[in-house]
Amino acid sequence: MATMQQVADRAGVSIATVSFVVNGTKYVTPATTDRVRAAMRELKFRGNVVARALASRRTRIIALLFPTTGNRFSPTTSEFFMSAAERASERGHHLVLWPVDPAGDDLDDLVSGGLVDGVILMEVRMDDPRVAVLTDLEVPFTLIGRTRDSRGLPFVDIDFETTTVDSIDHLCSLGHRRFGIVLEDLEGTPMSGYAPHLRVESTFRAAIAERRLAGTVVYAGPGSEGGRAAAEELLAADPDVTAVLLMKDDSAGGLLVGLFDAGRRVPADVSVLSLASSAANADQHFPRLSTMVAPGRELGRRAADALIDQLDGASTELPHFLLPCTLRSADSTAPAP
Amino acid sequence: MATMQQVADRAGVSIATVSFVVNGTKYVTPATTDRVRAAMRELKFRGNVVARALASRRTRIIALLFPTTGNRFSPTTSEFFMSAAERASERGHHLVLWPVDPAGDDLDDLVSGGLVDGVILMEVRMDDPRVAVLTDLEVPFTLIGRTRDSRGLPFVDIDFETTTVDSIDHLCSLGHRRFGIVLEDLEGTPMSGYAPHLRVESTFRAAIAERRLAGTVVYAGPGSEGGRAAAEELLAADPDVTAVLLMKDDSAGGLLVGLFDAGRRVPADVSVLSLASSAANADQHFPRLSTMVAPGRELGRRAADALIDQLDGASTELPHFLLPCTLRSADSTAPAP
DNA sequence: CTGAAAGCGCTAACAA
DNA sequence: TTGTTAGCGCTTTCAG
Repeated sequence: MATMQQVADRAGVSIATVSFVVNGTKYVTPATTDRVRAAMRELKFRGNVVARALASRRTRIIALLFPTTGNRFSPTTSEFFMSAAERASERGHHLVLWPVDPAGDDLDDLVSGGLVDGVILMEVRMDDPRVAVLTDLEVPFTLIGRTRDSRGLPFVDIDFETTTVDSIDHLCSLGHRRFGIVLEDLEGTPMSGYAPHLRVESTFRAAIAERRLAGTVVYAGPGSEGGRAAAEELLAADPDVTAVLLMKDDSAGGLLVGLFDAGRRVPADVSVLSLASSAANADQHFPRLSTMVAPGRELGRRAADALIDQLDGASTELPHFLLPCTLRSADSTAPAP
Repeated sequence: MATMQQVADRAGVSIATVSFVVNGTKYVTPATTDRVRAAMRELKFRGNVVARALASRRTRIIALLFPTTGNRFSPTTSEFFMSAAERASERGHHLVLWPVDPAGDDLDDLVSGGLVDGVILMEVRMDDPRVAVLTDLEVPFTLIGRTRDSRGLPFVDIDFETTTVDSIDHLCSLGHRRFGIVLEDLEGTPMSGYAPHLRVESTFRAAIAERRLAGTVVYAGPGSEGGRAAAEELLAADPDVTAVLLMKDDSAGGLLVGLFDAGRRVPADVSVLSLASSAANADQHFPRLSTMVAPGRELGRRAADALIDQLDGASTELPHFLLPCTLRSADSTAPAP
């Protein structure tokens, strides 16, 4: 609990000098520097983050906003978080996960008074109200995800369009012509308008039409039950379907069982490919689920970099970073890169 | 960005008066209150959290410490987080998830300078180094979990002992006499000494011995593969095993497949009971996995309450709150209470 | 190269 | 009931 003044007294210098050595703000002779350092050590000086923040208008804390409601904490989400935190720490910042109302209502008292230097948004919806709030709060921010039109916004995101097309093309090259896709219906929930699902769905429809393939879209309810029902619905709509894309981790097990019960072998009769999921998730199934693995860690890192660059004024242009998922087949044992 | 002084000027009162109406610290006549409120509205006054913190030595922020390494973010973890955050918010505090080194090394610069009023620890190990650090940092804290001896510490935790005994007794009452348990081996990882696994294991061994039952302990590797291997190992050690406890969510699918492949039907031949897991997790399997559901939300709430009581000085005695998991059978459709 | 001093925006005695 | 004012602990000109 030692204050800077106490350190100054002990070292026989002024408080300003202590501040200079603590922050490296100005040159101080090695001799005095040593005296100050010694005093700091003896007094176990830690520095008061709050006082520093008030005086300097910087806390070196950045907040990763997590919607308080209607949300799962998927492995990919947790990769974002961990990897962004790691990167922020490397660059001398703290990253905390901050639960906020998805509407962005309680966002102002977080940001006002400069408790955090900047903000990263995740779980972004097509028309996310939080970006407007942050914009007129004039706090620097970056998205993990994209709104409907994010040309003017700094973002990093999974390239869902490429991922979806790649998935279809990959399966096509294996000879598949009749596709299905299992999605989650978020309509009416707080996460309605969640961008990833909408992007995957529209890309799927467009790509299927363009290639003149068969494509059935079904929406699954929660959990394994939802997956089973989806399998039934899918097979009812197209009994000859051979390739199924899945954008709903918690229904994977049920989907597999549903297909099995309907006499389809996976992958002999039907191929299942999980989209934008994680390796850990894929490994929970047996045999392992083929997966387009989301580049969670890379994106977390990039998001932290983008925001911190912005804070440092180091960046001149808006970061617009898109990365597709990478295929990890059930039969390959190589870890995702 | 309006300051309190500006509001005071606009309302024709002193800054103290504004402070009083903002904080409700003192009685102010309705008339002046209204004038102040109006001024605040017109100037979009938000209040500077940092300045307030410096002056009052309270930030009303509490940190939930999450180990940066070797950690999954399980559904139960996420229930802790969400529900603690919710409760904190109800009581006028913010709860943020703060990633820190499991050794507690970077903990001081978080806490020093009063950036956070208090701290909740999760993922507690038997001899968690973080409690020593927090203790001599003199910051109020509460555990979700318990160290080896936590009589002197405020904590809330799952009652793993009761949960384990209840599980065995339940299965006994169904006629089972030959048990197995699948655990994770954390030895050598950063989470070595993780309390839940150790408590469950020792309680299992003791209860089995006491009841003169057969009990085989196996440690599973990661994911589905680990579960399959565990099934094989278990059946090799005791081919007549009929009841399996599972303390490792990510291997559940593999375990089921492993049992199936070895000719055991679940639940006809072998009962599987997942310990301290979540309903959502159980629902990912088909048929749904019988589960001792962890009281995640309740514990999160309690932890927040315990800490905030401590901060408010409202509490006189150490909170020691233990709650067992509750059984949710595969065949019941009633949600866990 | 180091020190003096004026804030940063707000809280909380103490006065009036 | 409201105002005055002295800090909270640190940063940052500006002098010396």
